[in-house]
Amino acid sequence: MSKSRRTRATIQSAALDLFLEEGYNATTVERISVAAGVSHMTFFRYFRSKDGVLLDDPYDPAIGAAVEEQPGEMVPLERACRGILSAWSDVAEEDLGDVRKRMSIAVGHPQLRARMWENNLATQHVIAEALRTTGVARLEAEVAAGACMGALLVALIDWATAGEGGIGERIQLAMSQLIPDSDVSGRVTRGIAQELP
Amino acid sequence: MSKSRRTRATIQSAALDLFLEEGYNATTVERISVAAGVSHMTFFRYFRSKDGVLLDDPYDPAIGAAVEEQPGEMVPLERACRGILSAWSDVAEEDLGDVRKRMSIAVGHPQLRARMWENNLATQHVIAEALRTTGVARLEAEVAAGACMGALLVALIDWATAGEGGIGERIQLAMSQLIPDSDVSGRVTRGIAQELP
DNA sequence: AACAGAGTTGTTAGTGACTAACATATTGGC
DNA sequence: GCCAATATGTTAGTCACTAACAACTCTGTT
Repeated sequence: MSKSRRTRATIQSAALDLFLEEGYNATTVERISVAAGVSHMTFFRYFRSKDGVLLDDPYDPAIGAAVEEQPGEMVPLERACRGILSAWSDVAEEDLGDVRKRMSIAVGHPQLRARMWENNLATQHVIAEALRTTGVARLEAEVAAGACMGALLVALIDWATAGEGGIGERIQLAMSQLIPDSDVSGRVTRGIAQELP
Repeated sequence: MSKSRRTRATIQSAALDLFLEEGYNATTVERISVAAGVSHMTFFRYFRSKDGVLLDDPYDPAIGAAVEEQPGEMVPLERACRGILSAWSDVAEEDLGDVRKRMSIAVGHPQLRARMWENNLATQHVIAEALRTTGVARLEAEVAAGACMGALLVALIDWATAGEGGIGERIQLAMSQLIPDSDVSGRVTRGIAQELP
């Protein structure tokens, strides 16, 4: 039970190293497998695909819960935005090194960016479901969720690309554009952001 | 010069037929090529990839122009939304049969959905560039564009999935959620939509 | 009609992602 | 130490996609 976790971690870390050293395309699955001391079959038993080793995240239900916690009087778009803000404010900025490293590899490759979005689709649906608990129609909920995720992805990609700045401020900037009349500050990444346009 | 266009069309239509008859995954490039009377090399000379034959659209600068036409006093998000609305109101509902057919194939396959989004990235950047002409910062512009495209994609996918209803109403519904205080009706798909929530 | 050169297509042989089937280790509980 | 589950390897294959080069087919010119 625990060996499998170890193997998985070994493969993933070997993959990350190789991607950074030699580039994503130049790194074959075979090479990763050898570096990790396994066969390519083992690789595919742990990861659905080559890009999966870089981008597949374990599903996290936190965002859905965070959206549901937002007051129901808010318009769906605002609920979704504030939910996202609240969820991201709970992750410590230090734990994000790995996420950032992986995203910075992905942004340079269109296929990987696309794959990133595919992953976020799941999150989008979770958000939409959370919105529907207050009686919002399906399409409306999906639209609100889709807009938020579109904006969020831009913020995340910008953060991964640029060498400087925190993620909290970017998300705050993004979300505040979708609910411009509201005061959004003070809720995210404790201590970082105060005032925004 | 014109033979190549004919060949291209032949391949694409053969591909569409086969995708519909036997499914996307079950249809090999080899099979498409044979059906079109060419070799697989010719296929790849006309289309970058198997999914390209389904999803690669010729670049259309109309949306960028439509966004730039929107009054500069509007907040970026509203400019983008109205630009999108205006651009889509110019395409006749009858010309959309093919788009819909292709999208309805794509929605069933995660990889193809992702590829669709990849295509839309180009549009997103065009919109962002258009927004920047009034002095909006890069990140702000990208966020606004990203949010709109996120919402738009949901509308398009819903339209392609559902058997009924027009595309105009859906886009209007989507965009009006991003600029809820404004009157958005009467601008899109002449004659279809009047009042919306 | 014959020709030249540009544009288009085919052949072949290869790489790399990914899968199925089956054989073999390895592990953890008894 | 033994047994059943779990983890891994081998092999052989399919399919998307590419490089290199050969062959073909138009078009206009003489």
